[in-house]
Amino acid sequence: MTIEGLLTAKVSEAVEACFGVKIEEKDVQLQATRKEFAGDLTVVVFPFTRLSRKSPEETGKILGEYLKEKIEEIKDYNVVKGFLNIEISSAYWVGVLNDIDSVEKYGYANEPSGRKIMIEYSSPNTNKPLHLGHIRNNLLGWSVSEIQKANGHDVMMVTLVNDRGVHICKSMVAWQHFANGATPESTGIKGDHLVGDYYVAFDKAYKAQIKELMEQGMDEDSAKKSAPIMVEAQEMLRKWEAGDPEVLKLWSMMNGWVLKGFDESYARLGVTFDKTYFESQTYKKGKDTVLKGLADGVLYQKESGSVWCDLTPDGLDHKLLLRDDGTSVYMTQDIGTAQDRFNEFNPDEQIYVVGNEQNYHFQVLKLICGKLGFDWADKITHLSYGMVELPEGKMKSREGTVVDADDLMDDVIATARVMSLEAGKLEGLSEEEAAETFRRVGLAGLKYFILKVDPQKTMLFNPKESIDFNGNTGPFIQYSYARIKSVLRKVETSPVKADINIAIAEKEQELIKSLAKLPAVVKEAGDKYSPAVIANYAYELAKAFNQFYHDFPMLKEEDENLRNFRLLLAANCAKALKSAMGMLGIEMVERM
RNA sequence: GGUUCCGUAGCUCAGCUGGAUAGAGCAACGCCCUUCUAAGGCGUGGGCCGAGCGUUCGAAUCGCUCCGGAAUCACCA
Repeated sequence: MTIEGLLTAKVSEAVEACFGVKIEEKDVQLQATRKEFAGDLTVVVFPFTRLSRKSPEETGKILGEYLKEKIEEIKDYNVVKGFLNIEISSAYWVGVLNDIDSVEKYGYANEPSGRKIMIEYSSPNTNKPLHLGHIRNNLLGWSVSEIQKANGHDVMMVTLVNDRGVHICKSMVAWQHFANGATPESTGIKGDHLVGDYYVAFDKAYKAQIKELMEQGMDEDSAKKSAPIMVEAQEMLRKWEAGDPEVLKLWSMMNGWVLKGFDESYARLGVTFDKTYFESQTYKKGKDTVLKGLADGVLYQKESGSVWCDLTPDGLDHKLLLRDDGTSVYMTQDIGTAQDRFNEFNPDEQIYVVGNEQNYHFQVLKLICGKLGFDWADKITHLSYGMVELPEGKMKSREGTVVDADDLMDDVIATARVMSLEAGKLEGLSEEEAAETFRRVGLAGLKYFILKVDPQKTMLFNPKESIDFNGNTGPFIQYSYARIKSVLRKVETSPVKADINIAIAEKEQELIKSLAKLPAVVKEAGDKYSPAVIANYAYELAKAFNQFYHDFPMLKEEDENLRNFRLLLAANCAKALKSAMGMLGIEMVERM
């Protein structure tokens, strides 16, 4: 049992014993003592003054005396205003350190929870390469998965590749017109980028045609509809749906290029999936369910034939589910795939990592699934995240103001190289080892920068300034870790369990307290689906370690017990940092 | 107009299930490398926590009303 748990229980016992009123344990407010006061944990006694009918100070003293008597780990207590500050003995904290040392992977639940979670993330379109927005999605999806695993849950990561539709046909049409048979092999261009180039080429040609038609006197709407290249793309989609062999051949060739490109980007980013769904295989799903809902009277049909769900009782609008021609829309597909997934895997929770521009979609998805009678509707969670904006505003792929994922990774790694060489680091490493270090450090900068922000918030990404290596950054945390490893390399044997009777300084005790927080932090991050909680913790710990490192020599300490204790403390900081950063998908380096 | 989200230092962000004097980093200005890695440490300056009202012993945190910003409300996905 943790000291917090023990204290909470004893406080509620004390209130009953001293004031004769029974209270719930959750009514006990326990918090870390502010550093300007003596003590480790603080009980807020204001709520009890009503029961004690005494002043806050008096009430605190009565409780403090009782607790000191009953709990041997309590060294002393003091009362400031309505706050009962409790000092825990050093021996207890040394014991905590030894406990942390004895577990293999600190921060990870040691028992499976039995809870099964399916998480869908990434879900790219196969018409253009990944950009900064996808990076936030991928990092969040991966990290949230790791955090859920750390909480003991059984996690399955999936992605749904958006590989069909008129937007896919656009690149195909443009490729036919302008590419002269160019392939990734013939051009040396990465497949997703090559296809993306033709997506842009389509838009350019389309705009030119609209302009031309308007100059001939056509109004804008008509011009948009009758531009030849658009007509061609729509015709191609019809052929695709009809199974035209030539179109399918071109489609699978170009999709193959893109998917190969994505695989490279995913590998560099360090994300994976347990299962990949393709929209081309799922886009018809959900239609039967919707028709059944229509038959059951949950949905209704308009005269023109389209099928709708009336959500006005829920304060929303009417939602289309089948078009006049009977084809599925996005919502219909999502109902179908959700149904399939719950049937096949029966997860306790299905998380969708999708940008906040789709909040409405998922709100509606849950509602409709509930109306259709699926009991798993409330197991759907939309992990909504904010857009990534650039200093010059929003990213617009058609205007070329996107930050490309591959370029960005190249940049951060190149920056890491320059910074490392400038600082004269990495002497004595082979070229390969150095390159691996640059890669890890650069990606740490990028990943940490994105993950440290609360997912819900719109974030600003300044490519020039944001990949910083000082302060609250990924490389700073890696650096703290590398320092610990450096010290540990210089001792002959690993530190053993610390002597419980050792006299430790306040700062050392602070550091152990920080260390001890990790499991609670992992739980909180899991509950909130927020890697930012982990990131901010890792920073706090790294910072606390650096202060410790600065003030407390380890190798030069003459007292053998003290030296051992400090080395053990450092080693376990390294362990905690590695766990925390691992949950963010950030790899540590032994020297930098 | 409806719904949802955001607003904290010059900038980027923590803190939000109510608690003590609101915290970091960056940027600026000082100090500290013959001492385990200076990608570091220490210090200085910088805040009507968007505004108001309410609940409370106590509000950045909870509620209501405004103001400002974003997203969305397609027979697109």
